[in-house]
Amino acid sequence: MEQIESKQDTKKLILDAAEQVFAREGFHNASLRTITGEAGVNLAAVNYHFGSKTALLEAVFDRHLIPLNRLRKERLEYVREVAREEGHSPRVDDILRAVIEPTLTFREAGPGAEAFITLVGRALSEPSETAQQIFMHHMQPLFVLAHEMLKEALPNLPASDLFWRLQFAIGTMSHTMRMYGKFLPVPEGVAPDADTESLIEMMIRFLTAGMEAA
Amino acid sequence: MEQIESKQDTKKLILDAAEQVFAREGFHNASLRTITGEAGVNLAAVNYHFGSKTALLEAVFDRHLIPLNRLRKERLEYVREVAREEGHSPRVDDILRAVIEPTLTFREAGPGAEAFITLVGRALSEPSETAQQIFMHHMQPLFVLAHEMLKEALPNLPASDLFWRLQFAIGTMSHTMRMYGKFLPVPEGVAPDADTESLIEMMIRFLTAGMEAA
DNA sequence: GTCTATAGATTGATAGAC
DNA sequence: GTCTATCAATCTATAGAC
Repeated sequence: MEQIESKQDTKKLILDAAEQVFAREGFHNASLRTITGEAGVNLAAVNYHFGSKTALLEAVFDRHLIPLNRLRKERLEYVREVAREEGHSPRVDDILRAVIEPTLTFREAGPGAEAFITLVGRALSEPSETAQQIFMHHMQPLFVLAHEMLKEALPNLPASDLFWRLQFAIGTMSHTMRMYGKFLPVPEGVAPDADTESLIEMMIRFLTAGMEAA
Repeated sequence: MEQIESKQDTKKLILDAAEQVFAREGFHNASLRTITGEAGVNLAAVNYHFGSKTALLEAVFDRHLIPLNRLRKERLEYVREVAREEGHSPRVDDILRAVIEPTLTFREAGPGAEAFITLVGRALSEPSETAQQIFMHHMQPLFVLAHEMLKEALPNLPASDLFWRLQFAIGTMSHTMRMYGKFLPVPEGVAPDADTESLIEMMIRFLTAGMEAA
C-alpha cells in the first residue's frame, strides 16, 4: 500500500513538473534533469516510470487532453443535436463556445491546469515532429468535427475559405492560450488582464464575426 | 578581391542555411552542425563570421526583418497620412492590409524568403528568451504603431478589447505564416493551397470583421 | 579565411547496488 | 522503487596549424 502510494506520488510529481517545464521551455529545450529537479525526485525515476522523455510527454498529454477533448466533443455534439431537433443549422457562436469555453475554464482549475493549457497552446508550434504527432493524434478528431459543423453553419462559404478561417481561428486560440497570463507591464496603460469569462466572450465575438464575414 | 567574395559567400551561405534550419527546427533545436552541413561550410566558420549561435540568429533577423518592417511602417504611415488629409480615421482593413500584404508578398521572393516568413511566424512561440528578445526588439515599434492606429480606427472600443483583438490578430498571422505551404494532403478534399493573393484577401476579410465586431 | 582537433558542458538513457 | 555512477552522444565554442 505504501509502495503503491509512493509510486503514484512519484509519477504524479513527475507529471506535474513535466507539465510546467514542457510548457515553459518546449519539448526539446526541457531537460529531464530540470523536470526531476523541480519534481524533487531522482533522475532515473523518469525512465523507470515512463520509459523515455517522449513517453513522458505522451503521458502529460494523455492525462488532461483526453478528458478535455471528450468534454469539448460532447459540447459540440450537443450543439449539433439541439440544432437538428430545432430544424436549423448549428450557430457559429455556439460551435466556437463549445470549444473555447471548456478550454479556458479548464485553465482555472489550478497552476497545473494553467501550465497544461499553455502547453497545448504551444503544441502546434513545437518543432519536434514527435511532439506534433502526439498532439495531433489527440486533436484531429476534434478538428474534423468542428470543420464539419462549421460547414453546416456556413453552407454558402467556399471550402477553401472555410478551411482557412478555421486555421485563422486555431491560430487565435493557440496564441491566446500561450500568452494569457504572461503579459508584462504594458507601456500605455492598457488592461490586458481580463478575467477568463470576459476573455471567452471577447474571443467568441471576434471569431464569430470573422467566420461569418461576407 | 577573391578573399572578400569568398568571405561574403560563406557568410551568405551560412545565413541562408540558418534561415532554413531555424525556421524548420526552432532556435534551440537547430544545431550549428546542421546549419554548416547544409551550407556546405566548416563548422568553425559560424563563430569566425558571427561570433556565436545567438549572434547568427540576430544576423538572420536583421537581414530581412529590418527592411520588411521599414516597408510595413511606411505603409502604415501612408494609411494614417491619407486618412488625416481626407479628414477621417484610418480604416481597419487598410491598417491590416498595410501589415499583411508586404509580409505575405515578401514570402514569394524565393525559398529563402519563404523560410524567413516561417521563422518570423515561429518567433513568438520560441521558448528561448534570447530569441524572443531579439524578435521583439524588431517588432515592438510596429506593434505600438498598429495599436495606436487601430485605436484611432475604433475609438469606441474599450482599451482591453482593443488590446485582445490585436493579440487575436497577431495569433492568426503567426499561425498562418508558420503553416502556409506546409499542409499535407487533407482527408476531405478541401483546397488549402490558395494562392498568396487570395490568402491575403481572406485574412483581411476575416480579421477586419473580427476587429470591427460589435 | 578555412581547416582539424578538441575542450568543456549538457543531454537521454541505463547498469547495478540497496 | 530509489539511488549513485556512468556511458555514449550531442552540443557550442575555441585553439592552433595551414
